[in-house]
Amino acid sequence: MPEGLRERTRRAVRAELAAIALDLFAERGFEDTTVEEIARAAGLTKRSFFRYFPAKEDAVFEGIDVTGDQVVRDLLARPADEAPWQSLRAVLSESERQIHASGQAVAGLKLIESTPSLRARVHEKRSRWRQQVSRALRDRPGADLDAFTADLLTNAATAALDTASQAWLRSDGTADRAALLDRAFDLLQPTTA
Amino acid sequence: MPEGLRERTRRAVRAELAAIALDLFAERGFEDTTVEEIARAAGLTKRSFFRYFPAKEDAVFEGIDVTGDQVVRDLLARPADEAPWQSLRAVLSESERQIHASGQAVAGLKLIESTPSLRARVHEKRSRWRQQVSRALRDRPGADLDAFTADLLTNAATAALDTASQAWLRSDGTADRAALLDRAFDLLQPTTA
DNA sequence: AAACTTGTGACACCTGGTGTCATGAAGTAG
DNA sequence: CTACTTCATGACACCAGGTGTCACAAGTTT
Repeated sequence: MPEGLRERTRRAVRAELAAIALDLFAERGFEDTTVEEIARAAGLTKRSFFRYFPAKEDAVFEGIDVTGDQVVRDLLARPADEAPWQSLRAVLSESERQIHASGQAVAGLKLIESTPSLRARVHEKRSRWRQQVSRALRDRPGADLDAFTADLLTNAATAALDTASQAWLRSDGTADRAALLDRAFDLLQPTTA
Repeated sequence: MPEGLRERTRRAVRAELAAIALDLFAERGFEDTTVEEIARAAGLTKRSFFRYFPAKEDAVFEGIDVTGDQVVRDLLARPADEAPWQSLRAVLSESERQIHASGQAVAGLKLIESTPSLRARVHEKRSRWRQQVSRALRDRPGADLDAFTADLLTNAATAALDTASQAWLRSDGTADRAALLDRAFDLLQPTTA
């Protein structure tokens, strides 16, 4: 049972809905675009939009969403003897690279940065995966971390991420994202490990 | 012209509105309490509630709000030769202490922690003062910081704050907040300064 | 083809939030 | 004390994001 027509159409509709939404947001701004307009532009009803996305904001994160599960999986795949900080660096560098690769995403990132409710959404998602990541750090074979240190490392990693992101935006997207992230991770390297 | 009756009543109503709101939130939860209910419980209209608070969420932050201005002012008052990281530590320790002092605030903190939309609000406020703080760090007499480093220090400081807060909540509010914060700042001390 | 499941439109409804207007009270002259 | 201005309030209408419900039309299975 490979994949029914239903799931395929569902994903297709979902993707198109997101694309249309992003276009409209870019054109008229996030707040000034109603869900009704998006839905009608896609030939659907408002009600149906909400069957594809739980909220208007979620349409923006279609291609950008870095799930906690993904990060955790990558983290557990790192060599067991690697210092936690280096593992975090490697994993987050990779997921950054991945997001940044899809040209579509860059427009999304700028939109997010300039829209308060979207930034809030980012933080919400992030605080969810911070828990998972912190746990994952402690669950690594041979790891000897207390909860406090694991949280601290995780929070510091997101600080590095944020700093790199801010610098990148300040450069209008011209700076080398990977290099910025590396610099942040270097400077912040905790004294523990 | 010391202070008109108008301003006094306004502040009194505002405070009482916040208190009533906090009670109702504690009782029925934030989402399940409508603005209408709060307003009626205070003998006002929904419309009038919004003349005191721009949004439902803001009623929660009455006593807790650490303004960016406050932090900046404290920061500039630190000795000029103190390392930025130490200044941040001192200022944030103090503001933490201040919030924690008011017994009323603790209920608010727990409510915030358990309500997504409130947590989002916190992050929103924080990202606003991070800009200010980062600027303030660079504006200190004799400071020689590039924007990147200033952002990094600021972000790292909030990481420390978050970590201490998480640990404190994990201990059900029994741990020594100041000690936790100190430990976080020690471990995170950046290699630069 | 019949029976079942799932996506859809239509419609009603709730809640947060804003614009507007009339009214009455607080503050200020004369 | 009276007249004039200013401001907070209630009342009402309105918008947008979300959710519940139901009937119907697809897609799916036997």
